[in-house]
Amino acid sequence: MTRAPQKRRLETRAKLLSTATAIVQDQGYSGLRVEDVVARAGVAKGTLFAHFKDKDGLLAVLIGEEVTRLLDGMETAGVPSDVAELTARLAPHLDYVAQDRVIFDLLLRYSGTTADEPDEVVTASFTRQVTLLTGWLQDMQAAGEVRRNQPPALLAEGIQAFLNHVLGVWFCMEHENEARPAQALEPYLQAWLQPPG
Amino acid sequence: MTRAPQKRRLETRAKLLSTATAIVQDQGYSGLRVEDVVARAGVAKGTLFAHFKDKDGLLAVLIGEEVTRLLDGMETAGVPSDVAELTARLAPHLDYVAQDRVIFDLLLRYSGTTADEPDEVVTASFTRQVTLLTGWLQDMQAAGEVRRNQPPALLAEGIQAFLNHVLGVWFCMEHENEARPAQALEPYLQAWLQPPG
DNA sequence: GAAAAAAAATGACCGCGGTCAATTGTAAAA
DNA sequence: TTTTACAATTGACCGCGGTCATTTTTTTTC
Repeated sequence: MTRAPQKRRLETRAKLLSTATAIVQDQGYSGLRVEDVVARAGVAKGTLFAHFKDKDGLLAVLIGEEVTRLLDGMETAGVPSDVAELTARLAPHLDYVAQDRVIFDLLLRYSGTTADEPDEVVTASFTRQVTLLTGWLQDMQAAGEVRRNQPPALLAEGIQAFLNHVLGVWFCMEHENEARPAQALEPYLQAWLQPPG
Repeated sequence: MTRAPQKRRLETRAKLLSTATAIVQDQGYSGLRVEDVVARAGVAKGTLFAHFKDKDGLLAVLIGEEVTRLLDGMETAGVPSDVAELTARLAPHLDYVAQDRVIFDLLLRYSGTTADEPDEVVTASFTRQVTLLTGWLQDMQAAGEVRRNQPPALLAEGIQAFLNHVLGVWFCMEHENEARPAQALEPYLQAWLQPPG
């Protein structure tokens, strides 16, 4: 029987999270140091690891929250009417991930997780993204905006593959040729989703 | 004017590489420790970093050699006659990368590099892979085995995206449901390459 | 209340990648 | 040969993530 966590523990966790959020705010994700977090939170280093499996575990919570927020935005925007609009819906997510390689790496590490450990925030948001995309694609198939000869779930996974591809390339160049990453995404989506004929 | 490297340097480099290869042989890529390499090679730690930018730089050479070997195999196998055969051609590469997450991570980090720094072995092999695939696809388009409404270069990049997608998922599951990763790849390639109609 | 048990927090310690001023080796210039 | 300039190597040192036996705090039991 697992006992309920006591108040002190919840406070400590909250303090760690808010401190980490603050640090990310002005150092960015890649500037986050465990030792800074615990110092500014006023706890010992070991404490952090009693609350999060490792540094990635902490990051996963922060990033998971953000991704959840982005998904909320996508969801309220509603079903896109064509591929261009679909790309636009995905653009904020791309911009967010493109901002820091750490985000990309972390998401990729969790990106295949089926809902085995849904307690993890990141895992949950992945499931949600696939579900959302699958739903959209189904509607778009019905509207004739998307090829119908493949199941929507497969098309959704393909979209994730292209998202990661575009981001992978993004992090390899020295963004001198700026432009938002979503711009690079569209041709792939067109080719992937366009109805035959 | 950069001077030619002296003999001693070349020997040291060779010793480092052979030692590292040996260690990978029986500990795997993820078991490779810089301190082990230098100890067994009989040099100081700093020496290694005078030869390779960082641990990844060393790994890139080892992995690059292996990938080059795999590409040689692909090349001699010749143009596949359909998507199933194409999948079969890619299977050895998938098996190799699937063996250790370290390989996957490293390749992904270099995966978008256009031939800016072709000195890097890995970068070179990437360029080569894209070239090879593009050539194949062109021929397969001509043979009517592959859709013709997209440029072969785009189709080739898409294949890379699916390769990485399949591998990403692969590393997230506890391969209880074994099977080679190439098996997971085929449906995507069919959907991506199949001619309309 | 005190004693026993469980939860939470602590910080010295470790592993490992990476740095750099100092040292040694090598080869061209005087 | 001696001097001079540069190439190559060295190893003590650092940063940072992560561990774990020990101590402190809270909760339960009597």
